[in-house]
Amino acid sequence: MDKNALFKKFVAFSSAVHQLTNEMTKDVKSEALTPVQYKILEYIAISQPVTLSEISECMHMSMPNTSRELRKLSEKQLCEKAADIEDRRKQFVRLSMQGEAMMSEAFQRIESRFVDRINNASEEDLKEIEHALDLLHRKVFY
Amino acid sequence: MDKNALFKKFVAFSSAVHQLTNEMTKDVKSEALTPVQYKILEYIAISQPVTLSEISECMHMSMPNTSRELRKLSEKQLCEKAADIEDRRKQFVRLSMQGEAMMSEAFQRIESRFVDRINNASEEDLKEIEHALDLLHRKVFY
DNA sequence: CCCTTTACTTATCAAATGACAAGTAAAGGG
DNA sequence: CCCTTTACTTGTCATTTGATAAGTAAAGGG
Repeated sequence: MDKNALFKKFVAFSSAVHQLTNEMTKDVKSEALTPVQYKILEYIAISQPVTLSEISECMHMSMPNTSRELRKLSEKQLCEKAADIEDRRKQFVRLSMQGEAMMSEAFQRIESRFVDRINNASEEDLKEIEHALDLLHRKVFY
Repeated sequence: MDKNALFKKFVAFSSAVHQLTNEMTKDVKSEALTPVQYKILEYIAISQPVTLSEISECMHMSMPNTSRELRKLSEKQLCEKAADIEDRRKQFVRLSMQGEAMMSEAFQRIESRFVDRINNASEEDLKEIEHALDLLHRKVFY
């Protein structure tokens, strides 16, 4: 198969994913958060509990900057740090109750936009979409 | 079908796409560019010719800021503006020769990472991947 | 115990980005 | 022609983000 053609589809597709997710997450974040802070909360929400190092690596930001942003989020009472019992150098980060509430509200708004978008799809379509999501997640975006 | 479950897959998938594309585009941009400038060039490369307003809308940045970044890119000789003949208020933006060269090098590095990634996929897999990309692009990420 | 490594923190500085006010010049409608 | 709108520019300022140096405290190996 022509891998260059497939690459072009991959690029166009990835670009479409970025545009759509930008669109859908627009205006869902509280005014009190900077973009980076929202991204971090989103990551914590999906992957908690996570360590600072994991956040740092995944967000491509340095440990000092990660530490600073996390301190700000803690000060805003949106997340909590707790030292690992096994290795007390590690800090496990989780959303606080307030953080959970905020993120669950954000996700609900995103979900309703998502549901609007697939509303006109048939049951058949939905099956295909689910299958395609699974397949690409396994074979390309793992 | 359970749309909430589908939404969760959508979130996990989108997050995986973001992580992978971050990973693959890491270190491909020239030192001389800021992240935003690289993103703009990428967008121009894929969609040229584009107007300033289109860039502004798609990148979610204000016209003044878009104008400023575009001036910087022009000064770096990476893109060129030309007034529309029909409507001389509009500026069509394209990559310059240097800009094309830079972006084509960047895309080649991304492509080789992409090819590495799908190298172990069978001909059958590739067909499925292509089909899934097309399907999701049409039905979800349009 | 000491030494090194790991995980994270604090402080500081420069650069990038975002937001806004005020402008120009062309288009288009009455 | 005038007035309004559109597309873009210029200038300025505050905030966010990135980068780096220098720390602390726990873990772990010899």
